[in-house]
Amino acid sequence: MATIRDVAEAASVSIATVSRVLNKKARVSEETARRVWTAAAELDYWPNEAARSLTTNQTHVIGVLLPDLHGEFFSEVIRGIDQAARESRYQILVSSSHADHDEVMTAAKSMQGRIDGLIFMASDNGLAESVDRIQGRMPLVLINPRRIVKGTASLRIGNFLGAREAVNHLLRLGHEDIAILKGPAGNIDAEERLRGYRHALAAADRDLGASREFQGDFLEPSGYRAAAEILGSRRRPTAVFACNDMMAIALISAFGGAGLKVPEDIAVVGFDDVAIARYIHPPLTTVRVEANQLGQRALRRLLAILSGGEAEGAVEEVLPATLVVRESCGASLAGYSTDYSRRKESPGSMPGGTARDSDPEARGD
Amino acid sequence: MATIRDVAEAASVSIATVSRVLNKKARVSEETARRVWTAAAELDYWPNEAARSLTTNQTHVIGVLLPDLHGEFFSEVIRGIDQAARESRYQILVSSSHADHDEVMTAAKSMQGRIDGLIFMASDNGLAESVDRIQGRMPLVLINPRRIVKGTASLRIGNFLGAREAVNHLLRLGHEDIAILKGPAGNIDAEERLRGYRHALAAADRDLGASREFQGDFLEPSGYRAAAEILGSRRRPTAVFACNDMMAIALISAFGGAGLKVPEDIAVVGFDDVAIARYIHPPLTTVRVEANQLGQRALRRLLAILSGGEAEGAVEEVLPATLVVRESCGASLAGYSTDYSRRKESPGSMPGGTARDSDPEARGD
DNA sequence: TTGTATGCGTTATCAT
DNA sequence: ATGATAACGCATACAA
Repeated sequence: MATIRDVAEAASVSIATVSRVLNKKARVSEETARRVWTAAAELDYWPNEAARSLTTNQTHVIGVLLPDLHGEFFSEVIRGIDQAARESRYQILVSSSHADHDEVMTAAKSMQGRIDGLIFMASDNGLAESVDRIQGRMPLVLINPRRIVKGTASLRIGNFLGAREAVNHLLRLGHEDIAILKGPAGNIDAEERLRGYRHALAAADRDLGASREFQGDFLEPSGYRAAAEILGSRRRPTAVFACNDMMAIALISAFGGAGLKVPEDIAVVGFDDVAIARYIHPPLTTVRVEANQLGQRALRRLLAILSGGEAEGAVEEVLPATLVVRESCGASLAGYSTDYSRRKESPGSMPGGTARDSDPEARGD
Repeated sequence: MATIRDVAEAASVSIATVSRVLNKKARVSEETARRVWTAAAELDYWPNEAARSLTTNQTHVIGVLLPDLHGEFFSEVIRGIDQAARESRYQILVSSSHADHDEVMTAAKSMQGRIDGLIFMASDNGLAESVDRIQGRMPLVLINPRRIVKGTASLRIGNFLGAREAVNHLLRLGHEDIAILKGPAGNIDAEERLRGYRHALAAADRDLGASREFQGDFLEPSGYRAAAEILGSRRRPTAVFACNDMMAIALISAFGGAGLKVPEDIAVVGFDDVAIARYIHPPLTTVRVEANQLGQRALRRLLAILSGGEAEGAVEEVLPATLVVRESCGASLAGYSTDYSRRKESPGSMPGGTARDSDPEARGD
């Protein structure tokens, strides 16, 4: 492959001049510039970006560290990051599926020198240590961290308020016996949604008997298993809050298979608002999470830090999770039930948490 | 940040020795090695990988160029690539959403020097030129190329056979009037699936009147629009082959909304076998595409080329698309209808194309 | 306006 | 076994 030296030789100039022309950094005579451009084209010269970033100290690449790419949520986050990156002509260096601290560290280390900053999704337990070790080496933005790290920017979903709103919706509809299908233990999203569920019930003076809490893991099969449990319990709940849509969809399918009608016999509400939520039967009432937005904002936040204009305050950002009423709870508010257009419901006209409700959304409430 | 020089100084050795110790490349005395390790730990030294790759000429990073990350198919491909990459301690540099040739080239150029090879998904038209210009600069693997490029490895989906099998399934069930809901024009997958549909009908001496072909774009709303068209046509088809699952799901939902029963009144078959295909009502009969496998294999293929052990022959690989019979066509073969476990059906026991049917799968048949 | 020379942080080739 | 030192490919401060 041709190097800058080859181009210089072909254009009969020094490598410094070639660099100047290609980067448009300094004034070069029309004539020599032309010679350089044609020589570069002739040789099909592509600058070596690794060498480039060695001197300039910047790469135009953002690192992305994720626990796993599985599920629509993660892929939407990545997509959001990538979209925002493209707008600013950045690329993303991705590494995912990291189970423990050591794996995260080796991944982060092998990004050293090839990224300008890092977006780190440390939603599971035990990754706080990784954050501490990365922190300070490079600009860092956290997505869904378990705890706030002083001085580190972070973005997260308003899980608590969203879950609370979903359960409140069921309560308003008159449900007295509301079960929850939980997410995997140790997962911060699952925990926050559980907390929202409990909070809503407690506020309504409802019983918090453990028998109304069923264990799931965010995957469809656990929804099926839970459905069997729920149907087998002596006092069948009249409504179930599933901690994500995939489990909710499995529930509905299983209930249907058992001869139960949703929402007449049992109501189901989900969480996430995945793409197919509105296309299943009945259309799923759920809590919308803007995963794509989460990714976009995380990247823009990082870019803001890179340009040095990052304010110290308000380092934590909460993206609202808003209730989307469809038909799986039997309350088809006028105007929503027939809306099949994707992502078009006006969020402003809907009840639900917003980023401004910062107090109740605080962790460890 | 500490450099190799700082470590050398702290350990009272030369930078050469530090490099030797850290890379375990040459024999170093036990004593000095220990000193180097502790110094490196003390200073929390992370080697600059950009500088490293400048001399070693390899990065342990694979570039991934995609048209867009949208949809489950793309995200599964990426996930497959990433999974396989992780196994070999590689990372992936991603850039997506490239509309035209110029965008692809700038993206590829800014990867120069920071990747060992490139996986390029050039499924849309007009990207052949990009391939030619990248080809030769770096090891390259194509996913779903529109045409075969001599000497370039490529992987693709057996769209033709998969579609043909889906339509044959409908024919075997006795359907006489089978419509197709097409994918976006210019998309190679859509075109191949259409070709399979036409081929199956022609082989069965069926009429190929254009009125039985409805235009879609792989997105849900187009499924809804098509449903209205289909219901409005004077002779309603008894079955519809939708070119992907999202449109099939929208069809089923719309048909249900119009009072039609699937499969009793109208049969629907999809393509992709997305995660929720088995959870909708009725469970969707579809053609399974192993997007994840496609990604994994693409990466392994690239790694094989990198290690130099790539045979010249058999540069094109076709991944089979296999029919998965559920209930949306009314033919619930024993053993399949109640299978809710994810990705567990044995592919061997199912009809459908395989990679060995290389002849009929050939393009431009 | 252009060229020379130094440095970026490594690895690798020589010596010693 | 270890230490100088020359690349790697580029950007840039300084000279001319």
